[in-house]
Amino acid sequence: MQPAQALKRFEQFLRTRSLRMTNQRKEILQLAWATHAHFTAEDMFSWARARDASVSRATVYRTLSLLVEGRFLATIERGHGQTLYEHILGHRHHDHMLCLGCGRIIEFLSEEIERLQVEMAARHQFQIQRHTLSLEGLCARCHAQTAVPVS
Amino acid sequence: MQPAQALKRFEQFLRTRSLRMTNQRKEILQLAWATHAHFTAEDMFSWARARDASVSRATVYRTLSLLVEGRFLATIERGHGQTLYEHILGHRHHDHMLCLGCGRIIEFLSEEIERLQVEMAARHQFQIQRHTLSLEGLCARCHAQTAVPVS
DNA sequence: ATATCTGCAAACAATTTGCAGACGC
DNA sequence: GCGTCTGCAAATTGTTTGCAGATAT
Repeated sequence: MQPAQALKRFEQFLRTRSLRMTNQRKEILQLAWATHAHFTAEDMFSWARARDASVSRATVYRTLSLLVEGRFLATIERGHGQTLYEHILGHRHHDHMLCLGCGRIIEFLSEEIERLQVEMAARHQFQIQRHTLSLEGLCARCHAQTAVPVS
Repeated sequence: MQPAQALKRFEQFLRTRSLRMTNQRKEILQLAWATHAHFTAEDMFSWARARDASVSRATVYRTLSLLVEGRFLATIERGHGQTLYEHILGHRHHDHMLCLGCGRIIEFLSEEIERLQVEMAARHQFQIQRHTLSLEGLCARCHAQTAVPVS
């Protein structure tokens, strides 16, 4: 989805909640759409600061929460208190492989797994709102490196 | 696995790392095996305190980390900085459904999903060390409740 | 006009760390 | 006896909150 389109949706979303579109919110949404990588709240804070020196951390956190509620962004919990964000509106759902060696994130999708999740949920009369699947380990490159003898 | 057996394994694990078995570590491992529920670091701290008033939070955190490293415990990240622990050594791997209504945790396992995960990893030459799959939503009971009109 | 937003700074919660004495091996 | 552990308290990290003035509608 194009940034402009996302912005329009964000405006709609805010209106349904009687919230207001502000420069800060606009900026943060656009910045979230300016990268295709995963980012932290702190990343967003420094990007926003670069454009507008007066923006505060509080506003960044508040806006990121809002965007997650509206399903504009998704979070990936990396443990140790690290929360990553990625924009998802208009993107196909996917899961992640997290490389513990270099931090690289590989996105993947298995229709089959998605289907089975729904099936398992149904079996427990569980109503899924969202799900996260992450595989942690070593990517091809890091695996090759550790396999090499230390000497 | 029986607590006594887990304890023996823990001793072995410590030895391979030239670490020492202390009363605190022994106690914490036993407490982790005394419950079949998921617990927080704070839960463990109060349990340990009940047995030995002098144990410190620091030791609880240090020991829990050690147990996770040794694969005695696994963690479930619940976002908002909530980390839950469960003992896994000798238990079959399983995944979780987290009820956002009442906090209940439903464990489930799909051999099929497990198999597909391995397949997806192989496709990306990714070496899995661990994985987490959690479905968030509403359990049968909470879903039934919210379905009832507010009046 | 008025309710929502913002920046600021302080408050918070969960976890980690430095240190000096205690203790397992 | 040596090197690892522990409790303590202080420090850190990531995030949230109260408030008074600013701003969108």
